[in-house]
Amino acid sequence: MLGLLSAGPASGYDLLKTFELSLENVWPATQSQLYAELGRLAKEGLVRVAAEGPRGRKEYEITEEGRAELRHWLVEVPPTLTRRSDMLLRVFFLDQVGADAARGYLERLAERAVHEHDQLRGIREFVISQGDDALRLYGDIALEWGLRLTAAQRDWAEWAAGRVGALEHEKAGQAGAE
Amino acid sequence: MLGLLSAGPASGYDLLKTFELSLENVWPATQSQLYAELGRLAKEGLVRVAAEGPRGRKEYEITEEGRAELRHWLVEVPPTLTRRSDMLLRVFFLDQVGADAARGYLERLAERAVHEHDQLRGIREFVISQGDDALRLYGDIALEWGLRLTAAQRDWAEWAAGRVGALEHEKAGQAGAE
DNA sequence: CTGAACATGTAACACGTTACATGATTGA
DNA sequence: TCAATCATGTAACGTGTTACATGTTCAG
Repeated sequence: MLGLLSAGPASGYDLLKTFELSLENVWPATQSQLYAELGRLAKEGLVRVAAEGPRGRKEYEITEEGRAELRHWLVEVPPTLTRRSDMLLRVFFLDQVGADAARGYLERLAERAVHEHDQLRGIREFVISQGDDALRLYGDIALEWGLRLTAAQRDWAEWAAGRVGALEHEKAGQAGAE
Repeated sequence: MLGLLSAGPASGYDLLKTFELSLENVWPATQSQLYAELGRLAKEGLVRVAAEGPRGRKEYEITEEGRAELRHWLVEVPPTLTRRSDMLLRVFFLDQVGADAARGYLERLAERAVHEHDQLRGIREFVISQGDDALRLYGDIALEWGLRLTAAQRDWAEWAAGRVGALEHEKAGQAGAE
């Protein structure tokens, strides 16, 4: 939220739309959370109500303290390593469902990755055509990560499905020979 | 937990050690959570106390219902897409700290990825030498994902740092020409 | 005049974390 | 005997989600 407000004042409702539209893929947030958090940030002096509009609209702006906190978080607080992937957790126990179903699971992962990749390509087309320089640069860098991640996932899932398939045939061959 | 118990009976303490050692990178869990969850699973009939040992040790085993639930989760419940990456979120607001600090951030990401990659390579050395066939296959597939992910992150972060650096020089050149 | 969009807020619930709290075995 | 390890459990707290609850403005 400090990041979004650093680009200019906005209401809780505005921020909500931004989260839903552009930030949804990296940091989903709900309406309740947003309003509650705005209250907290205001109490801490990191944001302030700059103007009030119709329908009870409150336009928030970031304060100097808020900007300092944002900069601090950006470069000094170490990013957390992305742990906890249920997609990967399942892989550990895939022997419980047999090679055939396991291969199916991995193939579906590959398909999903292709689908996500295509969606991101669509978004990039759209983003390239607008926005200011800084946002275009960093937005594009983030998008590129999405593209590389989904491509890697597709490749890996296909490779893994192949390995499971090879084991499947090996076993079948042995069974036939016995 | 059902997955771990599907390989054989274990106590809460045993499971805790497994989470700390091998599952830590895909699904960290705390001691409190484990014991609470074992109680819940037992109440639902997905696990049962198979034996009691010294020091109040309770050995749990998975029930048929538990096994069915595990298989159901493995192949029928769609994996959640890994959202919410604060590492990527920061990228969106990197223009707030200037090109120089932004480049530093991305370079640190690259270094971190290299470090993680090396660690995983070490783990693979260790894992290859032991374990049964099924666990070796799927454990290795999971490890391979970690290797590909960290490699992709290194490449991306270096590429991104390069792009930011290029912008930096361009701006400097313009400033010098004015 | 009416429905969509704008706009904000609270309450109940679930889950995860940290800290608290206790006790039994066993090997050196 | 004493420290490490084994072993289990509860309580307080923070954060996020879903659902509830309400009211305003504006375009057609």
